[in-house]
Amino acid sequence: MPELPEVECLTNAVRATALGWTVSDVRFLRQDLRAPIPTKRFKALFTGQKLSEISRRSKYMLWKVDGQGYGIFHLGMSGNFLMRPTGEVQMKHTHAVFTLSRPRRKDVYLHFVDPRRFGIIDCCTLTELEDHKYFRELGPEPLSCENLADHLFTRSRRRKQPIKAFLMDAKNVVGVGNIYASEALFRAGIRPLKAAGKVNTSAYERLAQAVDETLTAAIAAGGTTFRDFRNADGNPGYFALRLNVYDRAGAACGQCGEKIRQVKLAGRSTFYCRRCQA
DNA sequence: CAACCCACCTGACTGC
DNA sequence: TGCAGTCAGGTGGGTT
Repeated sequence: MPELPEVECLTNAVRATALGWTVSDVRFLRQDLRAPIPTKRFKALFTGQKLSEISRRSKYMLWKVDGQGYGIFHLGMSGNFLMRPTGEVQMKHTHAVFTLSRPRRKDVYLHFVDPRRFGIIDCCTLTELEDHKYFRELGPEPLSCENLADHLFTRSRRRKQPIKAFLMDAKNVVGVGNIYASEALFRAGIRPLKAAGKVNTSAYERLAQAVDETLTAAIAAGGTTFRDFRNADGNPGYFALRLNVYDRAGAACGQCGEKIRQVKLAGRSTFYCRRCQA
């Protein structure tokens, strides 16, 4: 259930529960997701160790053990962590169960669930992280980048790729998935099909601003979704976020009343308003 | 290199 | 009720 805002909210929820707790048991119910899970290495790294940091980079969640290394989690299209009072497997597509312990407290169980299995569970040492193949080519974080507009403008010169595909490429900027790409481009008034290299500086200023606002609003919305995370069935959805164009083909644009268009772009459904986006 | 296409999976939904 | 076809929030790898 993951673009950047969902991973951010889930990371915050996991941190609130797991930080400072000891991973007393690691159980894998299969050996591979999108890639093989280094099950032995993961267990050796985490079993009996205290979680010292829970963070997000791009759409990855990281669990740190001081002096040891990181657990790396990606949720793919359908992944999620569920917090449960039992380690008993309750869902069909549960692939890993982590037992968290703390003195004089009841154990808590984190269930990694992912029906489509596009997710990733991996681990590495502290020094391996920055050169890890999933991380070494990543672009900047959109919510903490000093000057995203300049960065995108510079990188996009002479590129004929549609701006939407350019925006969704994590080498340029991380975390903007298919929904928020359409939403941010609407907010910035830029057509998704326009060549990235033809988008000018002022349009990139608007786009950087739009990405920030869209992701920030979604995080706020996701926060409400995840508030009762411990009891929830783990199905966040997007109900709290008002989408302007995504999945609204044929409906009236909220700004001008024009019919929202849908096109396929680089294999992904793309939504925009012909009148509001030049 | 840049741009595209595909595969990897299950499940939900549509139309016959 | 069933069955085939389509689509889904991601991304790495292979091909032009």
